[in-house]
Amino acid sequence: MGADARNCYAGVVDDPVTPWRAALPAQHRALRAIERDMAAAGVVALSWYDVLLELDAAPGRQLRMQDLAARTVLSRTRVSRLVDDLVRAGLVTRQPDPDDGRASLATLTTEGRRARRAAAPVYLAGIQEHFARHLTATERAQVARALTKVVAAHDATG
Amino acid sequence: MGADARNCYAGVVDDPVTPWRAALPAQHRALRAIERDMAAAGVVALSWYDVLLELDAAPGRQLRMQDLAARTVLSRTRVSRLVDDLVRAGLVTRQPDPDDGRASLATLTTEGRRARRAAAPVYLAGIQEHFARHLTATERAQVARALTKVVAAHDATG
DNA sequence: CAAGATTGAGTCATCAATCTTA
DNA sequence: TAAGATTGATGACTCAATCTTG
Repeated sequence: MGADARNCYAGVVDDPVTPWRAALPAQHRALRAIERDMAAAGVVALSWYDVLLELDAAPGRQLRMQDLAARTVLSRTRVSRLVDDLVRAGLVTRQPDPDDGRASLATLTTEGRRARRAAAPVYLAGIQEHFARHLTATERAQVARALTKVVAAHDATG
Repeated sequence: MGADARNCYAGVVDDPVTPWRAALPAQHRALRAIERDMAAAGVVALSWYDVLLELDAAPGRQLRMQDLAARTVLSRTRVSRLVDDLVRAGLVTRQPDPDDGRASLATLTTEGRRARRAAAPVYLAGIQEHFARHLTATERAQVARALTKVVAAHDATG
């Protein structure tokens, strides 16, 4: 773990690059492993799960496309296409927003809830196995606190 | 920040899901912002930068495709295609490995080094602006330590 | 046969342009 | 005119299959 050209701050007391360059592979590898587990278990894909999860947590189990995008790591465009797929699979319905004719609402169906519940144990086990298990409770809390601040800062600036 | 259906562990003392679900948007948004900055500054894209960075840090400024993939968040397939592009741009050359006829080596060119150096300030400023700035020195060290452990665990298990 | 790398085909994700309504 | 959403075109990424060498 010696200093090398990959990081000109290596060994310096305060280093802005190392946490960033640790986060990249940590998240990427855990993500891929969780996705593999979910596919192997025959449950919905992670991107579907994220959408179903946010809808299940929303009031009336429905959200506008834009709000769905804001709550996930998906673009508005991607959400639009993902909801198409979910509607085709019967997990979600799409209705116009009665309060704003421009907006459209995605609503979770009973089958959508069932699909989310079926996937939940695989999802939680994947997070445990490929991410949380490798950290102490203190470290998990530290990571949660720090990265929540980063997200909050991005939300604030737009 | 109250408990809701999105996280059945919310409020519980030790929560494996919250740090994971904070890491996803934190990294995604910072990544996109850094990529935008690099594009706006007219320097190489982030994926190119990562490859150039690892080559510059390697002995002889060259690496086999597989080793390049292991040091980045890119698949072997993606590295193969990315190196094609870099060769076409004159930033890298590709030679067969003299020690193993199956392997091929990517080597950084002088122009490749120059491109990396030109991009470095934008890259570092982006990490600072969109990620590190929002954390204290202590938090940065905590994140680095924790996520490095996750990566090490993945390396160990294969 | 196993390992390293590349190619073909398909999916995922984004930008710019468009359509509709406020 | 601006906001919400969708569509078309394009590039990024991955899996499976293939080629080559150990």
